[in-house]
Amino acid sequence: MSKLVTKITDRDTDFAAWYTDVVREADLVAYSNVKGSMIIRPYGYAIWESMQNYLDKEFKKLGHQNVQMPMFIPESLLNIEKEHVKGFAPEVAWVTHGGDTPLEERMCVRPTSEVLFCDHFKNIIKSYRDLPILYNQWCTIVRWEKTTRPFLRSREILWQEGHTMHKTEVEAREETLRMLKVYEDFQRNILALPVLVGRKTEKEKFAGAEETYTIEAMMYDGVALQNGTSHYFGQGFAKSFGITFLDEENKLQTPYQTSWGCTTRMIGGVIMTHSDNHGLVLPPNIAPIKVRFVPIKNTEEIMECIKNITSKLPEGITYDIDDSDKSPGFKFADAEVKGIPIRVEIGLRDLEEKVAPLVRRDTLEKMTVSLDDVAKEIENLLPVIQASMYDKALERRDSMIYETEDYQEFKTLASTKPGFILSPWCGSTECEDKVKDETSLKSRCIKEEIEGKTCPFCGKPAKYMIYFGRQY
RNA sequence: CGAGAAGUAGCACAACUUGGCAGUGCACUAGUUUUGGGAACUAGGGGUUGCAGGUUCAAAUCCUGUCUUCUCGACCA
Repeated sequence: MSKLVTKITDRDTDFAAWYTDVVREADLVAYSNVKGSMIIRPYGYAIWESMQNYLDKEFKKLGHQNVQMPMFIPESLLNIEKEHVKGFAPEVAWVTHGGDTPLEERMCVRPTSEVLFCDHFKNIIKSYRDLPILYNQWCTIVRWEKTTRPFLRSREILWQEGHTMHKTEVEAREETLRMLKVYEDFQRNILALPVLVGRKTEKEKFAGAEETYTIEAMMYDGVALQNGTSHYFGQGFAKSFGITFLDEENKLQTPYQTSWGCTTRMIGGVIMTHSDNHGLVLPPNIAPIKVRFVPIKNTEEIMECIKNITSKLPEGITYDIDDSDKSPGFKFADAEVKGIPIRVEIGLRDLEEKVAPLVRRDTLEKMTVSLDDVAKEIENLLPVIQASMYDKALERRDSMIYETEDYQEFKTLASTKPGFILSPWCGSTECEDKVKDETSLKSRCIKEEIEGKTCPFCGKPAKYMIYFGRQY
């Protein structure tokens, strides 16, 4: 009486097709007429709002205020910081006309807002009393990417960018690492992503930054996804823009700056880390709906029973009830494809026996619980699912990190084993370029400083242990 | 941006080779019967065949251009 319909490509057969199938079946995005500019559907946007809510609270706890800056950057403004322009000019979109009239000066659509903030900071920073300035904005930016994929790489990017100014280098460096920690905790504890955290190399750092720190996640297929960055700018931008303040001794000083950001790409990271052939799997802490109740039949007694259970659920455990007239099988599959962490099935048989089956989305394990205990069991189970999803992802991630000090072995690993390679490195861009040319792996982040090892790429003494990998 | 593949209803596809009424399944609407893993029957609705041009009596079908999607590279969060 029922047929099993497989709409999702097998994950191990074709990972790329699997990903787009999951995104489509879970109804997270739709394509628009413009390449790389996606429509985020209500369920996809709810996940983003869930992320936003958490991060926005954390930012505000640490004293940041939200602002909204212009979307357009006049060309002359973009050109002020030389390293910055060099990095972004190749991928900005230009506005050249207002109606039919050509503009005196063309403007780009912001690819990131450093120069807009700096231009504003120049006007509002006068005294040491004005510092620190801790601003953040939620907005979209545009980068004219050549290859696009839903969530992972788009031309219009929904994100958050923090921009701060400080009296001292120490304070600015602290801010850089503080916000990096906010991202790290968020991804570990809320998104259940086992991330690597570290500094980018000179070659890979943000255009215009002194130091770039990164959050690197590994996807199910072993490919890296950069899921957030925090930059220390020193006084580079401030000097280019002429931002100064008078200190306590009435001396003119230049402030120190940071910026940090993360995007809807994290949604792609969650999908590619946790989901399976049944569809999306969401960690409870980020799932917009944590429990779905499935009445096997929409009778009054069953609805009454569900109401009784939900009245006992603590606030914060969001739930919904699938009271559509679809068949039970359809309802089960729908709860699964949407990645809802717990499903509770209730039918007439259960009412008689005073029990209900609870199904975990992450393991698809089914357990039978007494009706009186369902609410409590849900409350207990959600953190268990959260922890177990993290552990499972961590185990897989670790099993795909290889360590070697030999370049031949490095090359063999690069071409045969998906994942990351941890290697000593001398610190030179030449060696990074060589690795890129010969293996097409790029450095992900520096793990730590070391002594007593040799750089396998040039034979000189190594200064760092560093991760290499392919990236989305 | 280079190489390749594809675009026909919301989704998956047929019709294209050899030009001649635009179809099927799922989904959607109404009704009836159902309901413990993607229900059944009946009756319906939905299409400038991605877009623009060309060839032709006639184009989903042939030609040119363009846009979008997917794959592999290069570039990037």
